[in-house]
Amino acid sequence: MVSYAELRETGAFAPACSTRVVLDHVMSRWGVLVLCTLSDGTHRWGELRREVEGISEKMLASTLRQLVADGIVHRESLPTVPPHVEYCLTERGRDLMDRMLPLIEWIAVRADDIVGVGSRATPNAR
Amino acid sequence: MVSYAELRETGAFAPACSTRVVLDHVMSRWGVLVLCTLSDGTHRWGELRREVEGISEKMLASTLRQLVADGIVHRESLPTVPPHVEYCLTERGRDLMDRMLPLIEWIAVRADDIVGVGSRATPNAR
DNA sequence: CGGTATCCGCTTCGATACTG
DNA sequence: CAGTATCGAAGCGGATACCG
Repeated sequence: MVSYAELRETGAFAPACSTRVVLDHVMSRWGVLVLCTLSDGTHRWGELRREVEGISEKMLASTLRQLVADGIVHRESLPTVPPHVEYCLTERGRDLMDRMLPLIEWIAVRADDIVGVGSRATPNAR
Repeated sequence: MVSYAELRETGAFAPACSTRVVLDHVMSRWGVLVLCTLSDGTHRWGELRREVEGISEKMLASTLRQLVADGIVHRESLPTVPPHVEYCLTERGRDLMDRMLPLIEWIAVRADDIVGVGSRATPNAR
């Protein structure tokens, strides 16, 4: 069994360590949204661009490149004309999303209450 | 039961929605690290500054202000001289961290493998 | 001790145009 | 269709100084 406290002892959260690097990739503004979309299954570039509302081509490209390099997302380029490229989670990516989705869903369900706390919202959930 | 797909249908991830706002607060570079530290229990300002290695006073201040406003962190200012201020998770915050810690631990354990996948990394810090 | 205020560099990001 | 290249604007974040 591994706890946060134990990991911290070993320096797993030091300033330039790999944990922080992965955290930055995976918990980034767009990284989270792309990963959530891919947790539904395989998607093409154009689908991702449409489904992750607001993302620019530049950010989609760099986010995907990062996640592919990290072995979290798999890129499959079919040799057709016109090009056809698909993205899906690797097994590691599915493992990751098994842990992330409960968190995302918890946040999504309570988000309205949370941002409303300081501004008079509906009474508290929970 | 709530799934990501269902939430998405309802617009829970639209461009300027509260879900994205909370996501940005909670999954931010420093937000994650501050929350992990507070998951150990109550900490003073100075302790947080030391334990979250690399954070500046400005970022610690703004991160804490954000999390307090979101009702995730509780701030307790003792009326002593010199001042003594403590931060801890609220019940909502503990709920959140119950979901986030498994994710963080998964990442921390595998981080070295992940960043090494594409680049054959330099040996680990620590 | 526990912050806030100000300045400012430097990365990040988005928009647009272009390419295989 | 699936990207890359370039550029300008925005804001993140650090350093410093100062206040309650």
